[in-house]
Parts: sequence; structure tokens; C-alpha cells
Amino acid sequence: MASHYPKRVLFLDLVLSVFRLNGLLISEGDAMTQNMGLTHARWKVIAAIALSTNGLTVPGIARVLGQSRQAVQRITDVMVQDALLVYLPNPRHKRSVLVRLSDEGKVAYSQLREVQDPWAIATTDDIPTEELDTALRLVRRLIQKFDR
Amino acid sequence: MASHYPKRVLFLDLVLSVFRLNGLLISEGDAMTQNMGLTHARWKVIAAIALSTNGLTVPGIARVLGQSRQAVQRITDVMVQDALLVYLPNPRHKRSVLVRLSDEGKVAYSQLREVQDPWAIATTDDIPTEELDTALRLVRRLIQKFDR
DNA sequence: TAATTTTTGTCAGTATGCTGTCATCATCTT
DNA sequence: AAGATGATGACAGCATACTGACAAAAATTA
Repeated sequence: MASHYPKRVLFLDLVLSVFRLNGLLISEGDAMTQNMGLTHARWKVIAAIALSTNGLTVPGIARVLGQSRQAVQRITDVMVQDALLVYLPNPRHKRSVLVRLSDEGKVAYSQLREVQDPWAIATTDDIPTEELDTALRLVRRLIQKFDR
Repeated sequence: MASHYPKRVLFLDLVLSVFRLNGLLISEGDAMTQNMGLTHARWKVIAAIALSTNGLTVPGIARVLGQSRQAVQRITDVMVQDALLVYLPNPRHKRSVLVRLSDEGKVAYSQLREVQDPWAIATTDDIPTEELDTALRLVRRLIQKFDR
């Protein structure tokens, strides 16, 4: 049983499991979007923007996704060229524009949700809400610790 | 409160949070190993091998880390050249060799543990073992679902 | 306000990871 | 045993991500 291990080993096990789950989730997303021509770098950006409430800047997306701002900047630049995203003036910051979904981007997101919603529901079908909630809380707690 | 959201949104939130935590954990590991000349591609391989009980093949490491076997193969080939790893005959498979830490690799791992252990202990200091355990169980459950 | 620090955009260079492909060997099925 | 299926190693091409560096703008502090 995992609970018989010392806490340290338990945690390191969790860390490796997060790496693995990360890879599997990307595979899942890629499988869901393969007929839409979206790479994981792109649907992650779309999802991050769609789930945000107040709009996101490029460095903001990078923070949410745990990536470098340069990597995100490169992707969003290309996605603006491909008309999936638009840059909008940011009332709170003159240089750092807000990134929004274009109409085409919104279409892509709704297409994504058509497969993502059933996937999410099926995946969590046999998992109690409380378990998801406590796990999310722990993950957020760890994020807070590591986020400078 | 997160628990007032529908389960689907809770889960999608967890997914994005796993992406973010994944990035932050890599940053943490890189910070710990920066004076040892290890990249995250390398310390992940070292950790995966060190935590395995029966030895791992290249595709086995890839499965544990949630990556492609080609990516791992490339890294392990270089790490064997750099004398951090050794390939050993696999009694259970003629072509697929076992990957082990060399003496130098073991030194690197013990150096890694000198910083990793205090880090793990400090990180989980204010987190009950039960929470870690339930979170690990949930993550493993998700991994099982997605791992073909 | 002035000085300092932080954030952001941008570019260059490099490392890592993925897909697709093919041949080879292992394992399973019949 | 023979054939079918699956796993593995190897290679090529490409996408993605990181670091470091620099300048400009913003935010913070004195």
C-alpha cells in the first residue's frame, strides 16, 4: 500500500505520476483534436483563454500553462496569423495586449467542446466530486508553493 | 468554491492545473540540478530508473514518464555515451536491453537526493499523508484510464 | 519626481519531443 | 511449426520549448 511508504516517497511517486499523467492528457487532447488540425500547443492556449474570466495576456497564458512566455508568444503569433486568435488593446497595460479567441477560434473551441465534454463526463463518471475537489485543492496548493 | 462547479468543469480545471504543476515541477527539478549539469530530460530518466524495482527498458521508461520511446531512446543513448547509464542484457527480452545507472550515474543520483529529499520533506511539511495518498490514488486512477 | 526594479516583446541558438516509417525480433494464435 | 500481431531500435523531418540576451515600457520604491 502506498500509505505505508514514508511521506517523502509518496510525494516523489506523486511527482512522477504527474509527469506521466501530463503526457497522457496531452495524448488524449491530441486524439480529440486530430481532425481539427490543432496541435497540443494550440488547444492548450485555446483552453486557457476560454477558461479565463478577465482575459489573458501572453505572459498570463504562460503562467497558467506553466510554460515560458517566449514559447507561448511564438504560438500565439502564429495563431493570430492563422486567425484563431486576435490581439486586443489592454486597458490595464499599454504594451501587453489581451489575447482573445477570434470567431474562428470560438468555432474551434466549440468543436473541441463537442468531444471534450463527453470525454470529461465519461472520465469522471465513477469518481466522486469530493475526490476531484480534494485533488484539485492539493494540486493548487503545490502550485502556490512553487510559483515563486 | 470549486465544489460548486459542475464536475466537468472541476475536472477540466484539474487538467489545466496538472499542466501547470508539471511545468513548475520541471522548474523545481532544474533548479535543484543546475549545478550538476543535468537537464530535466536527464534527471527524469535517472529518477525513473532509481525508483523502479525490477529494472526498466527504454520503452518502459517512456511509459513511466508519459513520453515517446524515441525521445527516451535518444536521451539514454547520449547518457550512456556520457557514462551516466549502462545498457545490460535483458533476461526477459533479447533485443530490449535493461537500462541501469552506472557508478557515475549513482553518484549523480545521490547528489540529486541530497537536495531532493529536503525539498520533498519541506514541500509536504504541512500536507497530511492522507491527502497525498488520496491524490496519488486519483492520479493513478486517471493514468489507468488513459493508458490504453 | 527620480531612480530602481520588474515586466514584456523580440531575437538567436539549442535541446527536447513528436510523428511517421521501416526493418527486425518477440510474442501470441491457430 | 507457421503465420499474425505486437514491441523495439533506428532514422528523418518537423514542432515545440527553453535559455540567454537586449531594449523598451511599466510598476514600484525612495
